[in-house]
Amino acid sequence: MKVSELAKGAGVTAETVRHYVREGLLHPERHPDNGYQLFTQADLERLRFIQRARTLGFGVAEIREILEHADHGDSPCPMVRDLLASRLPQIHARIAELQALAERMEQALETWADMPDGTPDGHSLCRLIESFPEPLRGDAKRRADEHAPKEEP
Amino acid sequence: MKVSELAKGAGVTAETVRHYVREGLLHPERHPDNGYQLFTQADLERLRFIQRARTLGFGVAEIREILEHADHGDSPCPMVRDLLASRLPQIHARIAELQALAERMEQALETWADMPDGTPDGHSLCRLIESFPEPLRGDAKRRADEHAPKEEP
DNA sequence: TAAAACCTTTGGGTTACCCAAGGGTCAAGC
DNA sequence: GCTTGACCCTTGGGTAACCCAAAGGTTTTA
Repeated sequence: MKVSELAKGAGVTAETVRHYVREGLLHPERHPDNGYQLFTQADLERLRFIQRARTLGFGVAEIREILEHADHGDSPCPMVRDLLASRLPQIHARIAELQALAERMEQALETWADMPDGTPDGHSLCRLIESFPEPLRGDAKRRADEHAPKEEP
Repeated sequence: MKVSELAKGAGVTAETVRHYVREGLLHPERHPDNGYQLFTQADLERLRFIQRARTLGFGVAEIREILEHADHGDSPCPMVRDLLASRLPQIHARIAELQALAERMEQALETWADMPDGTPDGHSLCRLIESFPEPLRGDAKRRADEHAPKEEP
C-alpha cells in the first residue's frame, strides 16, 4: 500500500500518515526503485489502533511508547491502564472548567441582553466584559486534555 | 510601571506581558534613556480586561480586535456578543466530546479490570485498546475551545 | 506521449505562551 | 567607586498534532 491508500483505509489524511511515520509510530519499507513508502495490512491495523488510542485520549508520544513495548514483546497493558487512570481526573477537571466557561458565557449573554452597548469612554472599554468578576489571580492553574482527536479549522 | 510591576498587578508573568506587547494588545511607552517599557495605570486596567476576556473564552487575536475597535472609539460590544454567541455551541460540543471520552475511559478501565494483560501476539497489540470500537472515520470533525485560560505544565 | 494524479522532502504556520542565552541597567551596600 | 543581585532588553527555540505550499520525481491514464 502507498501512503494515500493506507490513509484512506483508516480515514485520515496522507499528511497524518506521514506525520506518524516521522514520529516513529509506523515503520514502512521503501520501494527500492522510487523511494515510495510501502505499507502492509498490519500497518493498516496498526494505524487503526493508533486512531482508537487517540480517541481514548492518548498522545502521540505515549502511543509510540506503547507500540515500542509491544514491538519488543512486552505487554503494554499495565502502562495503558496507568495512563488512562492518571489522565481521567484531568479530563474531568477540564470538563468542569469548560462548563464553568460556558456558564460564564451564558450568564454574560443574559446579563447583557438588556444592557446598552455604549461607546466606551476612557474608563470603560466594554461594559460587557468589564462587568465581569476578575479572574482569580495567583492561584494554582491546571492542565488537562489537549489530547482530543484531530479536527479541522 | 515596569513590566514586572504590571505583571504582578494582574497576576501574570512578565513573559505574558511581553507577549501581549508583541501581539499588539498593549502599547507601552519607552523610557528614552534605557528603552524599558513604561506602563500606566490604564495599562493595568487594560491587562485586567484582557484577563477577563480570556476567561470568557476569547483568543488573543480577538481581544486585539476588540481593543482596536475600542481604541478607535467604536463600541466593540456587538462584536463581543456575536463572538460569544457563536463560540458557545462549540464549547458545548467540546464538553460533550470530553464527556464521551471520559466515559470511554471509564468503561475501558471497568472492562479491563478483570482481563488478563496478555503479552501481545502478532495480531493483538493490546487488547485493552483493540477491544474498543473504531472511531467513526470520514465523518465531519469539529473544532471547539482551544481558548481556555493559561495553565501551567 | 503528455497531462493528471500521486509520490518525495523541506520548511513554515497554527495557539498562547515559557524558557534560556547574552548583554545592558539599576539600586544598594561597602 | 565598585560589586552584587535583581531587573530589563531582544532573539531564537520549544510545546502538540498536525496542515499546507513549493519544487521536483513517478506512475497512471487517456
